[in-house]
Amino acid sequence: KNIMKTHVTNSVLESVEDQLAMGPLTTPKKGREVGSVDPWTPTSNLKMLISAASPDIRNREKELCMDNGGREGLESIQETENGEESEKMVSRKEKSLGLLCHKFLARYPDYPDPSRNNDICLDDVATELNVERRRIYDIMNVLESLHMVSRSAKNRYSWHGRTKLAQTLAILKQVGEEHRYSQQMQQIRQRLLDKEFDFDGEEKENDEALDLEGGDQGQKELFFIELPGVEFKAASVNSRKDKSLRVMSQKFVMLFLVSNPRVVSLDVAAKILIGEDQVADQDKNKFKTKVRRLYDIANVLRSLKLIEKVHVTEERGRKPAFEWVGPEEFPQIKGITRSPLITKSILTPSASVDNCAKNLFSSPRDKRSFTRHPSLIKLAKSIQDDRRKINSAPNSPVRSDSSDIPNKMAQLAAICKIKLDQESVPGVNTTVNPNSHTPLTAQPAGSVAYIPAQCSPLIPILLPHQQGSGPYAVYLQPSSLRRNPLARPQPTSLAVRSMTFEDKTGQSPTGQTASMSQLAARESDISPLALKRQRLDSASEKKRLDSFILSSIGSRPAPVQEITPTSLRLHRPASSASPRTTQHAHQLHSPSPAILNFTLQNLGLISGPSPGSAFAAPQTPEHANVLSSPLALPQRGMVFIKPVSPVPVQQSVSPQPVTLISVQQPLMTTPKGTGFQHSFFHTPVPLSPLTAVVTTGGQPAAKTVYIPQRKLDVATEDS
DNA sequence: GTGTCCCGCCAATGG
DNA sequence: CCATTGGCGGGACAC
Repeated sequence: KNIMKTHVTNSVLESVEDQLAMGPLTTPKKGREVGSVDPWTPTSNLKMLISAASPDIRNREKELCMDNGGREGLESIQETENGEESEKMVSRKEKSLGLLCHKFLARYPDYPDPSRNNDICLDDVATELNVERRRIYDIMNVLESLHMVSRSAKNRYSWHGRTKLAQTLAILKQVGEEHRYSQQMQQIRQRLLDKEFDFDGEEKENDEALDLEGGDQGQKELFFIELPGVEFKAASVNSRKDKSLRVMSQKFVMLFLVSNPRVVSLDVAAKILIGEDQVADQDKNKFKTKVRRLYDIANVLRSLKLIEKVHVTEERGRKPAFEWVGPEEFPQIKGITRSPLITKSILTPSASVDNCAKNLFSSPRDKRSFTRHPSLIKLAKSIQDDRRKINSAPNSPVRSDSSDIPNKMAQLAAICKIKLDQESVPGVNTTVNPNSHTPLTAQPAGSVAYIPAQCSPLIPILLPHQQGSGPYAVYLQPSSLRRNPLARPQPTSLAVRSMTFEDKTGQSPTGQTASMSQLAARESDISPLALKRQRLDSASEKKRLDSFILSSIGSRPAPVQEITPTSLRLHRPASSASPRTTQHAHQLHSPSPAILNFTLQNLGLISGPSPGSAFAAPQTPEHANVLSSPLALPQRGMVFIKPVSPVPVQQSVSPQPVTLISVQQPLMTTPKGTGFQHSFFHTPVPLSPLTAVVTTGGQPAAKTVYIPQRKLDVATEDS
């Protein structure tokens, strides 16, 4: 402290000199100027002076810290972005954890020479960086969570740099998946959204805590993941308290690695992290504290260039979030091949051999550390069971415990995802379902999760933004669970409706409509996909459309009957003048540039309309509820998009046909009569209404189609 | 007003 | 008992 104070004093003096010399440069921010006798204590004056001195300190600091292996030029530090003048950079920012971390990192190479001494002495560092130890701990904790350092002894840490980063991330990702973080985030997002719209504020607390934690959440374990080599050196065996920044940091990272658009908003993250330890008191303070911590973590992750600050814009306005910008590809986790295994090792320290992850702590209330929590055992087991079923008995009915469905579904979904991951990762030996054609399983209750192994790679929509001509279809999966033909071996047997985007000029084919209606009518009998294929494709479509997740999760009677959305032709929002011509010949017209643009926009390739316009006034009474209340819209589920055409996206000149297949989730209320309850989105996505002409049973009518405004959670699993 | 997050008190822990 | 560690949250600062 003394040292610091001394330093400060010097700085102040220097700064004063500077000020005299070059006034404006060191302009403190607002308010009290140097000489002012403000109401504050001398301390505040000191602070102020310090901030005035900051620039100076910074510069000195800058020169002082460097060496580094060259890369990551520290200059790239995100000082103040563009134009910003250093003038503005003062006090607070000067001391930010992020900056401090940067300075710290600059002292060590990303990939240290193992033969050298990579010791880190906290005292030294603190002194040299001129900060309190406390702050160093913050940094060390998150670095430790990524295994970039490890505590070697009392005041000592060993520097590993990024040597083990990839491996660590791979593991974190795995574990994250194990914990169904993705699903959890989903839930929370949805919940937040629901809340926002439904009963603006109020009476949320209880409600939330209740179904948030009560719903599923099989596991609420806290653990710190270690790497085989790096683990528990010395004191690191802090067997207890785990809300530690380290654990939180790992979880935070997991969230990124697990979520699809690799963006995680603070509130969601905080909620998840909270939900894990203390279920009960979901009080506001806790949340606040969590968020504060997350900022700390985020700051160092940011200086590590693993994440970046972004904003998620939703109807409610923007909210802080972070996006993963770190590595996307991870090495296969050696030693560990199957997820359950990991789960096991995490929870069972005794299995020291493949113990790449270990539970260092016990939950707050449950003191017996190193014991697998019952719920986890259950989860792990159930997952394995599911997996087994999935792998072996394709069509065998599963689980009759309907009350457990949501839960299971989530798990199943998770499993499917994992499976998908595995399958899409080249080189991964998948022991799963060799004869990839067999559907994974079919849930009688309507919960179906199917992922054929040979499904063609899902490609994120990257439609060339240009006018083109080419079939453009969107397939939507019906939500009917009832009809889910267990008997049917192929998912294709599930009815799939299609929607054809047409050029507003390409007068629409009632013919098509007819056929589509027909199709819809018989959807339970025929494979629309097949049908579809036969018309649409001949030309290009070779891809197996059948290869997809066609699932409807949801145990209640599907409200599908009333909808017979058959085909619709989208028109430019403006020109709703709908020519109702038909041409049987081209069921699939290429969308006009305008429409295409619009579509692209809605698919998230272009920024969409302002939130305000997202929910325009209802065009027809029947949609009133839908339009006025986003809540009524189908907003969750997964949307997989893949080109129907084999044409490589990059080269394609024409818009790629895309296939949307969704997974409906339970508890969703879908508006009746819209005919679109089949389009669900993985994340609550703002939907934009698009005027379209829908022919239902022969009565063409203007309807509103909802299309996601932002980037969809396109299945990028493999891309 | 909301988002950020510095600062440092003080409780666990370690030795 | 003293030194390390590191939750935690008030409240200042930034935008």
